[in-house]
Amino acid sequence: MTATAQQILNTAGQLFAERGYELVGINEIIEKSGVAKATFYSNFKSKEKLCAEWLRSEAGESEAANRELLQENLDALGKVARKFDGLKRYVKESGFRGCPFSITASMLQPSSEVRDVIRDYKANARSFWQSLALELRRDPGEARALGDTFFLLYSGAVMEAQNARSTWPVDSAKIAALSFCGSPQSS
Amino acid sequence: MTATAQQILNTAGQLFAERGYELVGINEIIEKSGVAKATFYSNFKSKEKLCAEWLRSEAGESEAANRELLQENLDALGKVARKFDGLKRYVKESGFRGCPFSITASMLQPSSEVRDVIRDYKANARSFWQSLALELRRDPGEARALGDTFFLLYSGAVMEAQNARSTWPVDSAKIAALSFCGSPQSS
DNA sequence: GCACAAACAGACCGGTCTGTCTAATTACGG
DNA sequence: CCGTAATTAGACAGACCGGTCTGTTTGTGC
Repeated sequence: MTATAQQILNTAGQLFAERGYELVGINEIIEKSGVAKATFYSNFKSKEKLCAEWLRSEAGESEAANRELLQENLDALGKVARKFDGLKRYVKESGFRGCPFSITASMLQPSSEVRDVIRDYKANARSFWQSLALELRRDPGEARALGDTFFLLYSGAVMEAQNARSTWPVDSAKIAALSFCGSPQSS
Repeated sequence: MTATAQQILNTAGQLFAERGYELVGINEIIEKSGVAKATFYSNFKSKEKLCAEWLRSEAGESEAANRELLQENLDALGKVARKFDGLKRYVKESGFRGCPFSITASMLQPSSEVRDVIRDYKANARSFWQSLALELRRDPGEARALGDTFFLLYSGAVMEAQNARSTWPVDSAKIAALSFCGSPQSS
C-alpha cells in the first residue's frame, strides 16, 4: 500500500468513524486528504472497497489489541475489567459514534463485501470473550455461556453509550460482567 | 390523522424498518403507498417529520406493550422471560433489521427532532427494566444495577441478533438475565 | 347541480452523489 | 535529458435526492 493510499485511508477512516459511511462523500474525502479524485480512483476501485479496507484495518487493530490483552500477566477478571476500562476511555473521546462495524452494517444493502468483514470481526470479538471465560469456568458449557454474556454486555454498553452520550452504560456493564462471575469489583 | 396519512405512515414505516431512513427515498414511499407527491407533502411537512412521526408511533406501541406486560399476573422472572421471548419472535420475522431507534440515530446529523424521540424511547425502555428489577430486589441500589443489566443485555441481544442474523444472542441474553436474577450479589 | 376540498400525475428545481475522463504538470530512474 | 508513471484540477455524465408547483380529476355535502 502506497503512502498516498494510506493517507486516503486514514482520512476516510476518521470521517467514517465520525459521521458514518453514508454521510461522508468521496468529494470530502479527497479534499480533506489533499488528493485528486483520479488519484483516489487509481488507489481504490470504489467507495465501498475503501470502506471494506477501512474496516479490515480497524478489525486488525482490534484483534491485535485483544491478543495482546489475553497474553498479559493478569488474571481473567482483571482482563475483563481492562477491556471495559478501555471502552470507557474510547467513549469519552470526542466524536465517539458507536461500533463502526454495527453502524456501517446498518447502512448497507443486504449483500456486500463489507458485510463479510463485519461478520468476521464480530466472530473474532465473540471468541475473545470466550477465551476470557475459559479462564474463569472449567465447564465448557458454562464458559460458553459466560463468554456470550460478556460479549452481549459489551455490545449493549457500546450501543447505549452512543445513544445516551454517556459512560454510564459502560460502568454498569462492567459491574454486571464482573459480578456475574461472582467476584468483587475492582477499580 | 386521516386515513391517507395513516397509509403513508404504514408504508414508510415498513420501508424504514427494512432498509433504514437514509436508504429510502420520498419517491419510493409515495409510489409504494399509491399516493401523489403533493398529497404526501400536504400530510407531512418533510421527510424528517415523517420519520419522527413513525418513531413516535413505534415508541407508543412499545410503551403500551411494556405497560401491559408489567400489569400481567406473573412474577417478575416470568415477565423478563416473556420480554426476551417476544424479541426472539420478532427477530425470526423476515426483514428484522435491529432496533429502529438505534439504527435511525446512527444515520442522523447531531441535532434533530428525531433524536429527542429516540432519547425518550430509550429512557422509557430503561425504566421498564428498572420496574422489573424493583420487583426482584429490595435494595434500591441493587435494583437499579439489575435493571441496567437487563437493559444492556437486551440491547446487546438486539444488536448482535441483527449482525449474526441469528437468534442465539437472544437465547444467551435471556439465560444470562434469568440466571442473574437467581444469584443476587450480596453486599 | 354546484362549490369546495382533497387527491391526482408528473414536470420541474437546485442540489448532491459516485464515478469517468481529459489534459496539464510533476517526479524521477536510466 | 528523456520517457514513463504518478498526480494534478476540474469538467462532465448520469442518476437520484427532497421539495415545489401547476393543472386536472374526483368525491362529498348542501
